[in-house]
Amino acid sequence: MAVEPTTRRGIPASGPESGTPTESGESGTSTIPRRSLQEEVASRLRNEIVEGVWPPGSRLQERILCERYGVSRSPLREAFQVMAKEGLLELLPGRGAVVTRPTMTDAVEYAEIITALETLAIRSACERASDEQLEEIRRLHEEIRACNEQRDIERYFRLNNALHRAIVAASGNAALIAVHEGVQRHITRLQNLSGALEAEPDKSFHEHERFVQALLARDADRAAAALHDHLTSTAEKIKERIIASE
Amino acid sequence: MAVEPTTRRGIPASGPESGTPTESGESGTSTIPRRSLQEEVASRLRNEIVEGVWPPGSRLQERILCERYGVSRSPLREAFQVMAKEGLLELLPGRGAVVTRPTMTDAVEYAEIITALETLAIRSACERASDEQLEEIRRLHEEIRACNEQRDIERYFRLNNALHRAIVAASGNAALIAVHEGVQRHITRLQNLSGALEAEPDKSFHEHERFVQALLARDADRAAAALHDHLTSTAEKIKERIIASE
DNA sequence: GTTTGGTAGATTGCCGACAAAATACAATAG
DNA sequence: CTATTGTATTTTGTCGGCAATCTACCAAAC
Repeated sequence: MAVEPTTRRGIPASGPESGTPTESGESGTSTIPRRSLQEEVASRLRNEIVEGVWPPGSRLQERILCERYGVSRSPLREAFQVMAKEGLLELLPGRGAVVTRPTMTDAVEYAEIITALETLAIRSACERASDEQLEEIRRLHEEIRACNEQRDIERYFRLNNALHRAIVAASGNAALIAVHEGVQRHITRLQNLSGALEAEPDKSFHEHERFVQALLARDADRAAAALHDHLTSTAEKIKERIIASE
Repeated sequence: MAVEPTTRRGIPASGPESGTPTESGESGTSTIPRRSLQEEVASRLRNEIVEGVWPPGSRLQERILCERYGVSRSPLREAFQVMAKEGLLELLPGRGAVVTRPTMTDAVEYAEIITALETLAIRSACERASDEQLEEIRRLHEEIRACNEQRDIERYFRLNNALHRAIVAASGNAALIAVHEGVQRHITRLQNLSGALEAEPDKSFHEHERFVQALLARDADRAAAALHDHLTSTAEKIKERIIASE
């Protein structure tokens, strides 16, 4: 085992954080991003689980992960606690950490929750979003249009998630943003694991058009109804898949 | 420092868990409740923060808490991570743990979120709740009636929270239950810190009557509307308080 | 052949220790 | 008297190690 004399921050540097994209729009409290090893490990492990690097049911042995990330057990175990709280790991006392197995039931549950959260979010956004935030949403929507026309599915998914996040961000409700992030992460993970849940990008995009237009016009009732319909129909599609796969 | 030769589980026993009351309705997978020190500490610390033992802004020094709970720093720090993820602690890298300061803005945000979550929950409950769960809700409601008549405010609050939890539990949506628990905890904390937010138990109880009756009749639309109204009016009262206290 | 019991190895839970960073404090310069 | 710099102390971040537990494996009994 190559024990370099790590002065204190010994993680081999992990490229630009792909899970927390740039954290735009922070106020002037310039908190220097001093990240602990624990945060670094949690961040990497989170991405790896969401992306399917660690398949559901995997047993994560401390020894192995310590070597993989080049850290000792303390920061790793602290990261484990965070991941467990996020629902990505299950910690069995005395028996270690196991990657959770998301079921199709989970998918339905998350879909219902995110529908409720985003419906609230778009209502708030209609009332409280800044013009800049709305402009960002409009921009994302146009990008998605291009992706849809070019059939760039992977990018479509990424931007789709970004759009929904942007709507929630525009609500100005910090607690809502945090809760939504956690739920959306699970949905993203399910999409990654099952290889794209969305089957009809054209229909989906058309539904987007409705609630984005309503949001830009700050018509809360119309926007909420349109978004609710969109998410409910998505949830319904998931349920149909479950029944079909049984 | 009284160092007893703790064989492995050295926490001095902390009375019946007041944060997770009995966890009713679990299936037959009898997982023996082997709790680690970390879980024990997290559980106690959580209750203490929610109950205001550690005031907002308190700096929690590891040394002090280690002595208080009779554990070493490893399980304590793991518990810190959990509490941070729950939003009760803020971990400043290199500068320790600080109890979060819930603002009145937070209160409004949580109120909005819990309104959305419980409105979803009562809809699902109308469709999917078991008769036993509905009976439990009816029983709780009757208990609350008695408390209200006897003006037993403290018990009223406790049962009120239990009623709302029971409705969410009756939704059968496990993920929703988990998310709701986290949000409700913050609201409970705010109630404790500001000494009871609810000023009109009679009005509140009357509103309860409406959505409980609708739920028992499994009338989803009526139940959702009544609960939504109840929670929205509660949220409005909070907002008024903010304005009044400025 | 299946089940029970026992043993060896591996893995986790917890602890104390060391080094880096942050804080508190004092001395000095302005 | 205030501001600044340097130093001592405290506190945190991380690490390796020990003991308890769990797992795997094998032997013996039914």
